[in-house]
Amino acid sequence: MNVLLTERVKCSECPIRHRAVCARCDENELDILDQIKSYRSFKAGEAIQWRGEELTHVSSVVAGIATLSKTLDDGRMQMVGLLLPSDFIGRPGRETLDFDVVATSDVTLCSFERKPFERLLAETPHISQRLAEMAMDELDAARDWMLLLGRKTAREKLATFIQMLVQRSSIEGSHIPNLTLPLTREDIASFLGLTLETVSRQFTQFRKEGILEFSDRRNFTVNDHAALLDATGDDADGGVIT
Amino acid sequence: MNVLLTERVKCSECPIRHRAVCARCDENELDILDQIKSYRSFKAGEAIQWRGEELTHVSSVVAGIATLSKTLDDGRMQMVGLLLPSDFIGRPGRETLDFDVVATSDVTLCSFERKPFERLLAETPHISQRLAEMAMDELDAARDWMLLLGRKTAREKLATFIQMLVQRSSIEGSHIPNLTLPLTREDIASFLGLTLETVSRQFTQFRKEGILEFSDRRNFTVNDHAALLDATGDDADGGVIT
DNA sequence: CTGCCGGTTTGACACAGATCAAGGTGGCGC
DNA sequence: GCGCCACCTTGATCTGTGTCAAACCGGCAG
Repeated sequence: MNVLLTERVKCSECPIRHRAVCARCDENELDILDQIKSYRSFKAGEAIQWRGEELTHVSSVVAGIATLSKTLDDGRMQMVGLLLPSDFIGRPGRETLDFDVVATSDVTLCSFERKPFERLLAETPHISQRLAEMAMDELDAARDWMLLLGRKTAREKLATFIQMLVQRSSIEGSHIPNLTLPLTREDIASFLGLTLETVSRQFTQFRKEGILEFSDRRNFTVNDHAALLDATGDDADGGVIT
Repeated sequence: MNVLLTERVKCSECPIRHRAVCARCDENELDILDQIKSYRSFKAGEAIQWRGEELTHVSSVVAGIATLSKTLDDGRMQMVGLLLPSDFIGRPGRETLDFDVVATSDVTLCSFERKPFERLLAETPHISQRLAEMAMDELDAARDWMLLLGRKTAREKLATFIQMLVQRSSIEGSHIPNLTLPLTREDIASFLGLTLETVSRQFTQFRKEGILEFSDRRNFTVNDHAALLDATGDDADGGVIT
């Protein structure tokens, strides 16, 4: 097995304590989780779970990035989910998943055996409520993503993706406009429903227009945030009629 | 207001009793719901809820079809949800929705005021559990839809859509291969991320190939189901290696 | 019966993005 | 330090689908 064990962290000191599926749990409930959890680690590029494979565990991502993706017969691939720390993997009540889960960076999971977790879920409204909330958040994100996939141009798709990175980093840290791409060009293409060549060309275009400035292939800054926002195709603002 | 009142039906006799958000409720819980519910009706084409508008009610679709859709600045539109009887509208904990909800046929809703419903939700695990399950079902559907939008050709998109209709009708009734399109060409295009012209051309193509046979613009039969399945681009079967 | 109108079909053409192909770049093992 | 390999860039060309335009069909109001 490709499973490495990682040092145990108490739930109360866990970095994802307040955003994961356990976010609403009280001390007693955390104690129960603490007893049945285990950590699993995966190297960048490793599969965490294949489509159709029996789902023995459900997990929260503690650290790293994983992707959910679907593949057509002839190899065409579409990413359908991007998992960041605190996101949940697995569906209580189902024996399998209908997509592949792959570690994009090194990943650490906080895992529970599926059956005991399902029992706990039935008895612990704090967990099922949080799970419902997380599913609805993901559904909202999926609907934005559907608009992007169905109607946006390559330029708009990439601008939207970068804007997403900007927003996420400005939540976490201060307003440092220095960003790192968490995915390869190929993964970005899979995310956006494009080819890697088109992604590369659009990056070049943004660079030529002075909107982005790259220090190397993975790191860049946003020089013209207004232009970036404009390129996303989304409603620019909240009500200024021109 | 465009709200018509409809004759009251007891929850225990409700046609969507076993699939809607109330599916897991016991008699006592149904009594509570019965007291706070009201029916609202909308004519085909009417808006049920605009994006950003204050969400006063959450509802279950009792009868009819409604769509969820998102629009870009310049008018490009993408359907992001198709609501059939038993589906739920509204998000507990949010004051607004981020998409438009429109009645495609005449629609009857079973509605609850949002605030009281949220209180009930916090106290009634049977409701929150069912809501979570429904959100996760929708998420699964959204992920299939993302694969379609991002990677499938126009032909595959339309074949997949028709196959969806076939499956749904064969669940409900017997194996009658006589189907009715629940949407206009324009709505189908919005569903599939295409233009209405392309949808029309693909229908014509299927007709010319003898896969579909139309009695009029809205009604048809599937003459060659194997060819239809083949055209979806999905995994044809469960493991036969050729 | 006639004319209108929403929904649909069909055609001609344009173009965004896919595909195919050829390098370029940088990090890492030896 | 050399060479390999994964990742990325750029160019040339092709093609599926969008766009624009015209006409068709069927139902319904008058």
